[in-house]
Amino acid sequence: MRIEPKMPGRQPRTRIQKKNTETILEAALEVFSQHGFRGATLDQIAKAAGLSKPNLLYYFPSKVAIHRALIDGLMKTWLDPLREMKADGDPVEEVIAYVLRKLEMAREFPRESRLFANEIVQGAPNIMDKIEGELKNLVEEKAAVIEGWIEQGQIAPCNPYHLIFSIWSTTQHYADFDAQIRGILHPEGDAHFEQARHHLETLFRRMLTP
Amino acid sequence: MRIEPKMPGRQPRTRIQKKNTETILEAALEVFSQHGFRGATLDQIAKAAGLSKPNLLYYFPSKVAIHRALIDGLMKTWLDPLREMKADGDPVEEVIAYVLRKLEMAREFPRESRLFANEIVQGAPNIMDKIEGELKNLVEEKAAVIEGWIEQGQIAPCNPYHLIFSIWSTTQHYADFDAQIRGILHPEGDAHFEQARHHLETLFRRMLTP
DNA sequence: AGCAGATTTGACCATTCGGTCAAGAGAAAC
DNA sequence: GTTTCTCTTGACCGAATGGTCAAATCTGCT
Repeated sequence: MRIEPKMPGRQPRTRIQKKNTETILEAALEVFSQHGFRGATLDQIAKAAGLSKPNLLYYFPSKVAIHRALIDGLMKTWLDPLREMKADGDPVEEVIAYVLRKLEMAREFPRESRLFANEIVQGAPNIMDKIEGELKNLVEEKAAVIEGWIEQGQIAPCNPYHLIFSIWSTTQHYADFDAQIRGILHPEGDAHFEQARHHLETLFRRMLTP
Repeated sequence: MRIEPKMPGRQPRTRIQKKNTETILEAALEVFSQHGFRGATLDQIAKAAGLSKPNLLYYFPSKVAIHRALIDGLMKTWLDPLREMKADGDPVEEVIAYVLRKLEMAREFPRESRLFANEIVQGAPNIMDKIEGELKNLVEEKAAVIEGWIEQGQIAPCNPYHLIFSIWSTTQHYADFDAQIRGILHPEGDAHFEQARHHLETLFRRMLTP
């Protein structure tokens, strides 16, 4: 006699569970990133996943649970590039490398970027706790590192927080505003990313070189 | 005998029509910018406007018509700061002035910024014609101006298109990602805009000064 | 005042949406 | 093969949503 919900515990137990939860999250990423939380429907996600709607709800208790699981799973990946920026090593090169990693993520994971963008533009109702926790802590830590570089004259003076904001905005722009950029440049595939790479490297190198 | 829809023609004829269409568009801006097109409901807009739902649909034939009217009315305002960037005058100062105008708009009209952001993140389904028309033309025109400045050695070499993208992204970031920024900085009111002003001026001045 | 057209809305409708349920189909342990 | 648990889904439900309509009210004009 079981009182527990149908899908046991938190982690997938069987091979089928593992496969289907992954399929659902992949489909949910596709749909949520394209239409936002409110604009996405369970039917769309179910169709994209090749499953029936009740079957989705066998693996996740609700629409918001799917969304939350997605964001939880993606948050780490999203913050890792900043984590990799180390206090040792050449300061300018560390920042530039961060910029390029972030740009690479915009190219490789545009759906993930748009998922967060959708969420934040609408006031971050479901991730404010993570922003004020994990993210804020990491940013403060790295801002302190940058501040240290400035004090030692290793990079030109600037506001570390706003520097980070500028890096986020310029790089994620290529994912979040992809439609606009393509409407203006009409690039073939990802051809414009090479230009973006060069442009952003120049921008931040000129900004930071003492 | 009238075959025309109830609300005659395109332009408001009476004082009441003028007042109510304005009230509706103001309310729609509030709601659409906060929830996106799909996430916004006619009931929300009606409530925000202080009108009944059928009354909205007396002035506008449908939800999409309200959205379209909003965007049409805002597009000009949105592009004007770039239009004001003139080929004569000091190049670096012209670009900096554009950056600061754009940042000022992010502070004064964050709802408008988020309205466009919502639309573009989701693939710009309703404004792609304007992006590929009006916007593209303007950008190409101004990119040529910047190119001219570079050839004359008045600003440091860079890709004019990507320079414009960087200006858009860094400035609009303060409106579109306001929730994230506030979650990290916890500023009092708009205090952080002064920092942003200084930061972006520095960023683009270092980028462009030959 | 009285008329014509403009404005407003309560009631209603069809569709869509998130979510439930009970019953059936599979897999696996014995 | 039987039992037990896992997995799947067609049918259904209540709420929300975009939109309609006819009737009622208001406004401006003569």
